[in-house]
Amino acid sequence: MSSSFVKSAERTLDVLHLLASRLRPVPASVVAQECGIPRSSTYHLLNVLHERGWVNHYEAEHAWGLGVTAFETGSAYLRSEPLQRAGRPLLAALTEHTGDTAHLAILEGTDVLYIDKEESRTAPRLVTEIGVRLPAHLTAVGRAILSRLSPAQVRALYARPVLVRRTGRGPRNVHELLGELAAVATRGYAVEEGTTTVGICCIAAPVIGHDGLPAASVGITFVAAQRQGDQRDDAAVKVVETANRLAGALGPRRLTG
Amino acid sequence: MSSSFVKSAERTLDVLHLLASRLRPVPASVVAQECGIPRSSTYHLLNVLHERGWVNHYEAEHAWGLGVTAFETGSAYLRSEPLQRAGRPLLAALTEHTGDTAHLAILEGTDVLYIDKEESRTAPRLVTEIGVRLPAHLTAVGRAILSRLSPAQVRALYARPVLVRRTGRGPRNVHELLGELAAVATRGYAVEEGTTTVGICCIAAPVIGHDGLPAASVGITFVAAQRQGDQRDDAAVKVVETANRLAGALGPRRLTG
DNA sequence: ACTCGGTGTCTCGCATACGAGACGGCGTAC
DNA sequence: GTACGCCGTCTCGTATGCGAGACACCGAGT
Repeated sequence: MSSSFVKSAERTLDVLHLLASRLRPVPASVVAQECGIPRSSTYHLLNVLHERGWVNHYEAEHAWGLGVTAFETGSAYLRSEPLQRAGRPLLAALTEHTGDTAHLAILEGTDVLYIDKEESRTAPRLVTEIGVRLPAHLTAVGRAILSRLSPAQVRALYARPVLVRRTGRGPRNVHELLGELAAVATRGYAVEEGTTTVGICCIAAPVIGHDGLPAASVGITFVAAQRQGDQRDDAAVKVVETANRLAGALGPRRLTG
Repeated sequence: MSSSFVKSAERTLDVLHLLASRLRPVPASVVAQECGIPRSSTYHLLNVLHERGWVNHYEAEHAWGLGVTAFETGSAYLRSEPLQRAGRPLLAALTEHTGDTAHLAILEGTDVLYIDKEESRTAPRLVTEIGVRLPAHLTAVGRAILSRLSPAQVRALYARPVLVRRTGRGPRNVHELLGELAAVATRGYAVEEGTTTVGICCIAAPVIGHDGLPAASVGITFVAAQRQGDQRDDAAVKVVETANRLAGALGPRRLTG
């Protein structure tokens, strides 16, 4: 929480951010100006970054750009499974508060992949396991993610406009799916009842990365008959909150970008 | 060149490097110890990194891992086209010294993609243009790259063991290709004569990233009849030098990783 | 030749960023 | 309960990292 202050560290990150935001390498003078760093300090800093491969120095064009080390470090991000890690305690809390099994899922192609779950104590073994893949359009978690893509993106995703069904319910084609997604988008969360498994209901909300794209979604699953009307609304609020909290945990603490 | 010294900047990079090198988030105490940073300074630093999303703080497990900003920044690396940028002046110098057209190429699947070129002044318009794709096994640039993959990797790359030919020369199958690649590996550079275009010869050397993998390759092209024996050897030395210099320009200046 | 504007290097004195250390909280062992 | 270990926060005096500024270089313009 406490806003610490470490000048050179901040400058380091500022420089990297600047270089990342320009698609072409920039001269040192621009770095100094844009980041508000004195000339000589800028060179001190660039040299350190250069030494370690975080920036490249293109002597011919007197310009500085990002280096491989930045790339390598960035690639390591995914290996730490940040979604699962940040999500796990939040899923646990969600299950705690609703009593239901909670899921974390991501989109892969037109499927959702369940990447984490917290079991309900009262009604275990409902549907999915970690690692399971289901058609996105049939699941609440899937629709929650799709609802934050543009219709054009959704259409591009579905090469064939006819959609599979499992229970005789659910959208038959991309057009129907888009209708449903629009409703999800305005409502803020997705509800699915009986399109995955008869008698089972899911509520899910998207986790929006600070780039504006849906990175994942959080959902809960319960026996449809056991939860109606207001009870579902209350649960939905908690699901949305959890999704937003997860989004918050993943982005930067402050809003500069 | 001059080894500048900016303590907090170096620490920042040390921390990021540490987090990237561990596949799991680590406690602050480990960061402090491994990077040799005093306890309180470590927190100062982690807070700054956290504020900007460069690291995530997983409170539940009291551990710190890389954040999305690291990922986003790393992704921007490729946008700056570092190979072309660092390569261009080196290609120009190579053409200057050999008189031949010089190319920079990368591997995409089983093809090579030519991403930059410097035209010979004496014998222009020999073969390829930027953006052209050719089967890797027929070109010197391709073989140079493949020669630095393991035989297993090469086999995995080629789903079908039968290879296309263009001029009635060149390896007929993966087995023959592997034989040729072994020769290339020991020689240090690849030579191709007449497998791409009759009468044309290419010499190429791989650009080895500091992760040990071939990132690209540098090659020259000339009319086969105009350059024999010693002349080719001399040119090959220059090609290898250029490739190594390019590798050097892309990696970190110092050897710690 | 001479200036001008832009790079990149290097030094050294002084403002200030850092770190010792104290504090509070939380979990775990016994 | 009590003691211990580890985590994260905060303060304040002082060792030291940083930045003004001088220097060298280079290419372009006149």
